Amino acid sequence: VIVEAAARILEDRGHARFSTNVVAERAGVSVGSLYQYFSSKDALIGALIKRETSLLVEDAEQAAEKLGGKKALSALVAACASHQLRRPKLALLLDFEEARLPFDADVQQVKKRITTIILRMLSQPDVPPQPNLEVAARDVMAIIKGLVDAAGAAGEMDSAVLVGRVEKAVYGYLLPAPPKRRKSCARL
Amino acid sequence: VIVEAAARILEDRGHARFSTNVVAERAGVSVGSLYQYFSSKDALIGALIKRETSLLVEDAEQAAEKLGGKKALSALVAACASHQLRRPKLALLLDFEEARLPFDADVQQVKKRITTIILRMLSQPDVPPQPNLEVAARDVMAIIKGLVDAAGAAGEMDSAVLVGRVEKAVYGYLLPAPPKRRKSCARL
Amino acid sequence: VIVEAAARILEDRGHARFSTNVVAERAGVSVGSLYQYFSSKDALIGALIKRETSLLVEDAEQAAEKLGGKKALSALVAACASHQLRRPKLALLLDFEEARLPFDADVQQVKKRITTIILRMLSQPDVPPQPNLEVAARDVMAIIKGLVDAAGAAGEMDSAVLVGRVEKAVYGYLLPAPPKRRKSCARL
Amino acid sequence: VIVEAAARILEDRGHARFSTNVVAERAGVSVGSLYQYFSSKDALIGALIKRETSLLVEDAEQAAEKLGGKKALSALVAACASHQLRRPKLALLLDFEEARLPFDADVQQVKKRITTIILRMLSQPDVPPQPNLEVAARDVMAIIKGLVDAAGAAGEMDSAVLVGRVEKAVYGYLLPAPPKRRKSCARL
DNA sequence: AATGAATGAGGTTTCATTCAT
DNA sequence: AATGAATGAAACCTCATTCAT
Repeated sequence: VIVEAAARILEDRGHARFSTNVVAERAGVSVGSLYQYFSSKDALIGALIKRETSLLVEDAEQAAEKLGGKKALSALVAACASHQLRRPKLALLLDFEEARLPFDADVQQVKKRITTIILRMLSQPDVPPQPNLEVAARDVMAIIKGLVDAAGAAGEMDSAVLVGRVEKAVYGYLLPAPPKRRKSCARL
Repeated sequence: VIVEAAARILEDRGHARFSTNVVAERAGVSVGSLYQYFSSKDALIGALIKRETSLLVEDAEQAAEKLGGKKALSALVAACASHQLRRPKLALLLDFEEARLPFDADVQQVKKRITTIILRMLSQPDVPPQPNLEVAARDVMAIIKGLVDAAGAAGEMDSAVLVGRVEKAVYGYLLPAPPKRRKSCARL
Repeated sequence: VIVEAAARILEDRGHARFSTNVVAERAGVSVGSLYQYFSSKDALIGALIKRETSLLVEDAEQAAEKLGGKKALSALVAACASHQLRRPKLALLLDFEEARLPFDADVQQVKKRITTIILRMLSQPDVPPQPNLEVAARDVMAIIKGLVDAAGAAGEMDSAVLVGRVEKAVYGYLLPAPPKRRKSCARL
Repeated sequence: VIVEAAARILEDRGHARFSTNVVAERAGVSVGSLYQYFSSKDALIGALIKRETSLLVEDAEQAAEKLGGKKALSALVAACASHQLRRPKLALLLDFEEARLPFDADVQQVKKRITTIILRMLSQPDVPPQPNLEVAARDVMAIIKGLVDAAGAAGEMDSAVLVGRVEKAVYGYLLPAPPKRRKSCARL
C-alpha cells in the first residue's frame, strides 16, 4: 500500500511535493507505520525502484535464458519500452532517483541484475563481439534508457514504434564495422 | 560570479546541499543580491543551464552552418562529449534539473535551439531521410545524452573513445535499412 | 528481565537512546508486556532506581542497626562508593533521573529510607551533635553523592581510596568545632 | 534574548518541555533566528551554561588573584552558594546538562577555567598540601556542587548558612591529618 | 498474559524568500 | 544596488502509548 502510494504521489505531484507525511496520508496509514516498514525516505524510494524494475528484470532474465542473444536483446528492449510507456512519468522520475541513490541496497541489486543480464546477452554468438563487454553493456543500457525516457516524456504511447527505433540504435551501436566498413560494403 | 558559484556548489555538494544561501556565500555576495539578479532558485538553475549549454549550442550552430549533415552531426557529438567530460558531475546534475524545469524560459530556449540545429542537420542530403524528423531529432538527442551521461557518471575521461561509440549508435539509428538489409549486405 | 534490560540500555546508549521499544527488545519481550508491568516509562525508571538502590539501602540498614554511629557512617560511605564504582555510568545517570522524578512512588520510598537511616546514624552518641539533624542528613547525602558521582565520572576504580576522601569530607562536615579550633590544636 | 528565554523555559517547564520552538516563541523570535545564532539545541544549552557560570567564574578568578588560598576558597564557596540560590532550579538543571554535554566547546571552556582556579587556590601556602592536586580540585568541586545543588533543591534561601556548611565539608576534606592524626593531636 | 503493528503529536532542523536599512 | 537578519512553513523522523488479536 505504502509503495503504491509513493508511486502515485511521485506521479501526481513530482519530486518536490513527495514527502513521507503525504505518502503516508495517501496510503491511509500513519507516518509511524511508514517508518516501521521503511527505515528512511530514501529506503522507500529504493523499494519503489525495486518494485517497478522487478517485473522488467524478470522478463529480461527469462528472455536471456531461453532466447538467443539478438532475440533476447529485442525482448529486453520491448520490455523496457512497454514498461516505460505504462507509467511514463513515474519511470522517468525513478530514473532520476536511481541516479541520486547509487548506494541504496535495493538500487544496487537491481542495477547488478540488469547488468548481468545484458552481459550474458552480449556474450551470445549471434551478437557481434564487443571490444569491452562492460562498456558495451553500460552503453546499451544508456541508449535504451535515453530513448525510452525521452519517448515517455514526449507523451508517446505506441510501444511497437518505439521498440523499432531503439533497436536500430542498439544494433547500430553493436555493429562490428566502423562507419568506413559500411561504406566499403556498399561499394561492393 | 553567482552562476559560477552555483555550478561549483552543485558539483561539490550535490543537489541536496544546493541552497541559495550557500550559493550566495560562495559567490561572495549577499542573498539579497542573488535575488536581485535571479527571481528564484529555479531561475538561477535555469540561467546555469543556459550558460553551460550555450557554448555547446554555439559550436553546434557553427558546425551546422558550415559542414554537411554527417560531419555536422559528428561535430555535435564531439562537442557534447567533450562538454560532458569537462565537468561531468555538473553536466549530469544539470540534465536532471533540465528535466525538472520544463517550463523555465531559459531551459525552453536552449532546448529549442538544439532541436532546431539537429533538425537542420538531419535535413541535409547526406543523412538518410527519416520518416519523422521531429522524432528523429528527439531520438538523436536522447541517444547522445544517454550515452554521454552514463560515460560521465562512470568516470570516463577519453572523449575520442566516447565519440566513436556515440557515433555508432547515432548513425546506426539513422540508417535507412532495417536489420535485414545489413544481413543481405553481409552475404555478399 | 525488563529492569535489567533498562539498566543495560541506559549504560550502553545513554539517556537519549533510552526508549521503551528498545528496552523491550533488549529484554526479549514485547512493548505490550513492558506496559503490563510498568505503567509508564517513568515508572520503569523508578523501578530501576529502586532496584539499584535497594542493595545499598539494605547494607546501610544492617550497618545502622549493629554498629555505632561513626562505624555505621563509614559502612554507608563504603557501600555507596563500591556501589557507584560497580556500574558508574548507570549510577550517575540514575542520580539524574532520581532528581527528575521527585514524585515517583519508588523514588520517594528509597529516598525516605536512606534519610531515615542517616538520621539514625547521626543521632548516635559517638557522632558530634548537629544543630539540625534533617539538614545534616541531607548534607551528608549530598557530599557522598557529589563525590562518588564525580569519581565515577572521572573513571576512578579504587573504592578504598575514594572512601578515604569521602570520609574526610563527611567527618569534616560533622565536626562540632569551627576551623579556628583546629588551628589551636595544631599550635600545640 | 534567546538565552534568557531558554533559561526561563528550563526553569518553568523543565527539561522535558524544553524545545527549540518553545524557546524561540518565548524569546519572541522565530526558530530560524534561533538557529542563526546557535547551531543546535545543545549549542544553545552550552551557551546558557557558559552565561550562567561566567559571573561565578569571574568572581572566583578575582578572588583567586587577590586573596590567599583559604580566603579565596571561601570566596568561591560564597559565590557558588549565592549563585545557586539566586536561580536554584536553573542551576540544578544546568548541572545535569553540563554532565550530559561533556564535549560542548562552551562547557569544556568553563570547566577548564574553574579547574584552573581551584588548582591555584589549592596551591597556596595557607592550604594544607594535597597528595594529588587534580583529584583534590575535582573533589572540592564535587563537594560544593553536591551540597549547593541539594540545598537549592530543598528550597533553602539563606546563603550565609549554606556557606558555613559547605566550608566545613571543604576544609574538613582538605585537612592534612587523616582521622588518626586528629587522635594523636588530641593525645598531646 | 502476551504480542507488536499502529498511532500521531511533537521534536529538531533547513532554506527559499523578504524587506528594513 | 547591496546587505543579511529574520521569517516560518514544512521536511524528516522518533517514540510513548494503545488495543485488537
